[in-house]
Amino acid sequence: MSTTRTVPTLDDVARKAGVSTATVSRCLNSPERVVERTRSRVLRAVEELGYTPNFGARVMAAKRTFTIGAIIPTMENAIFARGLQAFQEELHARGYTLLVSSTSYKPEIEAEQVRALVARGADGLLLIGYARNPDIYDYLGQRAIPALLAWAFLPGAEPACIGFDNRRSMQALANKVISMGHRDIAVISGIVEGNDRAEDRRQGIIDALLENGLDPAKMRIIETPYGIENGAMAFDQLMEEETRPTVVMCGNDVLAAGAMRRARELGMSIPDDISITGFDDIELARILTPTLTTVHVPHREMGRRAAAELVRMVEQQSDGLSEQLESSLILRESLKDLN
Amino acid sequence: MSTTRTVPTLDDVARKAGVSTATVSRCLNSPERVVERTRSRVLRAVEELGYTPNFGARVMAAKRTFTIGAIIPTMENAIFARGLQAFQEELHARGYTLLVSSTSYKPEIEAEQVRALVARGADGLLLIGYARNPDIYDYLGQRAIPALLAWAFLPGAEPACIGFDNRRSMQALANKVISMGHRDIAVISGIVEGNDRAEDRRQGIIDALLENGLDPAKMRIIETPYGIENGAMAFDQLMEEETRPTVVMCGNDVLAAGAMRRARELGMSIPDDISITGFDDIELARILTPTLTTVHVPHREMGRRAAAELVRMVEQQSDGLSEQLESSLILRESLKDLN
DNA sequence: GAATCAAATGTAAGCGCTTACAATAGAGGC
DNA sequence: GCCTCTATTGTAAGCGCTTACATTTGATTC
Repeated sequence: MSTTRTVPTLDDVARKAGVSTATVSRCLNSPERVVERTRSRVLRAVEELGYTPNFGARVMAAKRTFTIGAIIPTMENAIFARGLQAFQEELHARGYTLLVSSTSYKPEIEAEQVRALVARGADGLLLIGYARNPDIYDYLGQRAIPALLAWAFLPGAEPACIGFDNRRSMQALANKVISMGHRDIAVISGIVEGNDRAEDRRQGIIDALLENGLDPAKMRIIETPYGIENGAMAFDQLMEEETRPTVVMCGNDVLAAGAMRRARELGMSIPDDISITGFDDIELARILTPTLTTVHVPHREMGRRAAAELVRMVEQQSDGLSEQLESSLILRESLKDLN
Repeated sequence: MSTTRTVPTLDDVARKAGVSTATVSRCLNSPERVVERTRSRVLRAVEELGYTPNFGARVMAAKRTFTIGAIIPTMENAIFARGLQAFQEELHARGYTLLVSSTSYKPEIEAEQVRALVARGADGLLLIGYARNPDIYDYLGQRAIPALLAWAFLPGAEPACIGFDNRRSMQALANKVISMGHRDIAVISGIVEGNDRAEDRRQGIIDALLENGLDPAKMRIIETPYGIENGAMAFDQLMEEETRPTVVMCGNDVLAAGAMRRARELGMSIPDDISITGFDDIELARILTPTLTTVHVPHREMGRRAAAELVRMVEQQSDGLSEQLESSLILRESLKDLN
């Protein structure tokens, strides 16, 4: 363990390998421009010295940080954790590093987070959903920092987005529910304010109702923050009503898990006494008893593609190409066919 | 909105305010060293020009990025997602930003990730557990980059660590299991190679066995990667044995969830036919049917404290102070008292 | 073997900021 | 009014890297 006092620089490597600093730099950044013999000599010197490029100097000279920022509501939500993990892996494979910030579902602090990440040198930004203050886009546009939206899909949206159509996906599930004979539908929705995903999912249910000649006004909707406990409390509220629904459609699997737990605590049997559906298809859905009917969303695929596209944008090989991914209905035990 | 073509620099501000660049810099970084009259003139110029300091230049000159890196196995594991979320929140509150990288449980690629984060200018690093190639510490030491270990606790360890004692925690659970009359204990462990947490938990069970005069050699141990499906398959293997255990102790809640699912699929009733325990106490544990007996670990608290300590280390207010957090037994339905 | 040309390498000019040190201004003492 | 001392501001030297441009090397052709 010969702990050298000073950190080696490009100059040290160049001297050791007997070449110029330019050649060392090229070995590291565009190795194909250096002949094999020289390159291996330089790389050996790099190895022996334990050289790592100085970040600041590199950024200053190259005007790039090879860093991409992501602002999500929270990593504690499995759908974001999963997508972000795939996003990070793909980024890493392409030589980029992930800078993470979170809003805790408070859209009003997103602008500050954007500035913070930009101030830390993010070359590009991943944002969730499309509902936000347009000033943010102005700010990014002025600084020519590419942004990409994920977890939502809106045709022709600007900036580009990679995701799925929350509204149609939920509509498809609701149609299925209705086709199974359910007429009294109650909804446990996530907070809609500043969250286009929650809003779209709710609208999808209404779309299905209208499509089937049912009256959305009669549908009971409870809006509650993310969390198992909140799902349970919302279920309680629904059960206080005069007429009980035959099915409770939840805005996500976690709320559904809470609702299921409370149903069980109230001595109700699922799906015989009441059906419950979720959205997202996180691992939980297959483990719950009974297993949960939900909408599968390709979170990992989304994260991976978002990373690939954002890197292309940062490297100016793309102006931002939107991409729609397919979600799919997953029918499991928690939804009963009344026919 | 007059989108200036070129981004203004310190020089532009200095010229506009009729002062030197040094004065502008001082206005921004140590305003008390500039007389009020001058300062307000400079700040006005900053405002009018919409000046934002250049990240790279600032980093190069100041040798600080206000960025902290974390390398975890994967964000898809809820325990890391939760701890990391708290870590990020605390970091943000202290003016730092989080850089994330992951190993996918492949300890051999950790060294590369460390270099990548250092190359991106991380001022400090959060690492999981203490088992790793010591070269990594040499490398960080040479660059004077503080590191802190989390999710494990080893008294007197270097670098400092913030976490809990996996071995004693599991030992406590195993003692409880034994005190409830269980003698045939089987274990579904995570991969031990390069993972001190998994190793320690396994050892904790052995400790308890010895403490109670039982023979560890008779205990069946299946080692499997993280994942519900793997937990299910491991359970299958255990059930193929001649003598069935009365309890299956799992290295974490996710493996336990897989085991429980398979038990149900095999028509076994938990805990009457077999007891199952987990470790971590993620949300899942309270939702499973039956609810899961496990060990609660204060992940959020750990993340928060790790962030606070790491910032202190980066700011040279601490040399790294280890801190042990308490875990606790959570007795739920999945463990049967045979007495 | 000279001429030509492409490939490989070297030279050196910044990139925009911080800060040690130098210069200047202003206040106070005599 | 002159000197001293301190508070304020200015000067300019890097920080370590990338890259445009210049130079050298070496293969190919005639």
